[in-house]
Amino acid sequence: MERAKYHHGALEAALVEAGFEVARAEGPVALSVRAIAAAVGVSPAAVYRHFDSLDHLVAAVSQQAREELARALIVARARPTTGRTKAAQARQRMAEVGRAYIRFAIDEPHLFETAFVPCAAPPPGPEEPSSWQVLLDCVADLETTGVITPKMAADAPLIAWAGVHGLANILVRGVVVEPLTTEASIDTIVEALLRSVEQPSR
Amino acid sequence: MERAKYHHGALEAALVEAGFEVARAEGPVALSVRAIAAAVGVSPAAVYRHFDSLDHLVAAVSQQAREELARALIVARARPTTGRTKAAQARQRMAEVGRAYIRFAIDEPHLFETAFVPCAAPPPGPEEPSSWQVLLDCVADLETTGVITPKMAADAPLIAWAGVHGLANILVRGVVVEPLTTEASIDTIVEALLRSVEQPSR
DNA sequence: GCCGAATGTGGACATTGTTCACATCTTGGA
DNA sequence: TCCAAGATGTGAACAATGTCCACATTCGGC
Repeated sequence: MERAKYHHGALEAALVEAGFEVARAEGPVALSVRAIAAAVGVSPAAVYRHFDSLDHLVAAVSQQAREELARALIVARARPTTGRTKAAQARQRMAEVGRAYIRFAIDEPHLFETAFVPCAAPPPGPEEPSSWQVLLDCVADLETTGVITPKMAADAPLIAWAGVHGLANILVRGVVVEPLTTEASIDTIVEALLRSVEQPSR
Repeated sequence: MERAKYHHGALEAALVEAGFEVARAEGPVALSVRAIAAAVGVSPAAVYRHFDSLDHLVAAVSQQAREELARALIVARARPTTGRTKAAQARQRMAEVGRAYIRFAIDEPHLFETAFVPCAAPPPGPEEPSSWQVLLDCVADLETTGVITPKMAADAPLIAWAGVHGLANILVRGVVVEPLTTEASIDTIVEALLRSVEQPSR
């Protein structure tokens, strides 16, 4: 596979891809210039032709992880609904996205950690599939179907994200007790958070 | 200050204290055996008389940061309330604790990051002031004053923590837009999260 | 006063991120 | 066609890091 010694344009993507697999298997702590370079079959110094520093490479891998998460949310949102009314369907999709967020954190804890790893370097490019955008779309649906008022819709995305993101973080770390991995208990939390978005603001 | 070259029993605490200050000023990434040892005026190797590895020292510093956060929550909970009924007071205290959590993350972002930094080593001792315990106490108050039912009280701590923890995380990282640092907008979110705890589960 | 245990030191080693001079490949124009 | 210039990859180095070792120093109890 590594017959072609000179990639000429493809190395950058190959490095991010290799880093992604390392991160998925061992977490962002395992991301090192030498490990990633070796995985691609290239000298460590070659990395610096494409990335200013390890941090920039990590930022690219992190962005890839964030996009993977966004793809999972998009799939969840596109899932067929059973609700009779448009409003019920919008609500159901919102819950489905929330569950997918949590499930991603549980199924791919290393990728989830990688997605939000602190790195000084700015993300290399525009986020293609964006979790935030999926959330905004869900909230827009809730608004147009009348589940929430425009006023509530203003705060809804942040409230919703804070809830699922916080829960996902808690689950990924071993903080607190962890009798949480069952589908039922996840549902309970997601439902509660969804209700917090729907409640009138006074 | 570093006249006494042999600490004899006090070095362990001194190392954690120095690490705590480093973490507060520059974040957990800046925690290194050599930096902390130098801050105390001691050889790097001396650290290994008291900690098995850097990770164990980081775990101790992280625990200290968590306890600092817990202390801030306890102070917030003890603040005098203006509510007329016991129920209103319990609700007010809960909101105050939530705001304190967010404010800690904003005021001391490096300490907040340190508090939840991933480290393989187990925390060295029992958590003395515990954020989780403060939260449990708040929820217990909500329950005894009749704000929430025992059934809701079961899920309430996790829901509440997920909300504030997620919001704090989002604020500490630069994720999303950040027009959130105003007191008013924080109040809005905390109120919404508090409502999610209070809502009947069906 | 002295001995053993606890504590601190200097120096070493492997590994890491990073750089630099040099080698090799690709490509566009004479 | 070929060749020069830019893009890409290499090997060897450097500084900094975590960690360990043999040895020195200090303390507490006899």
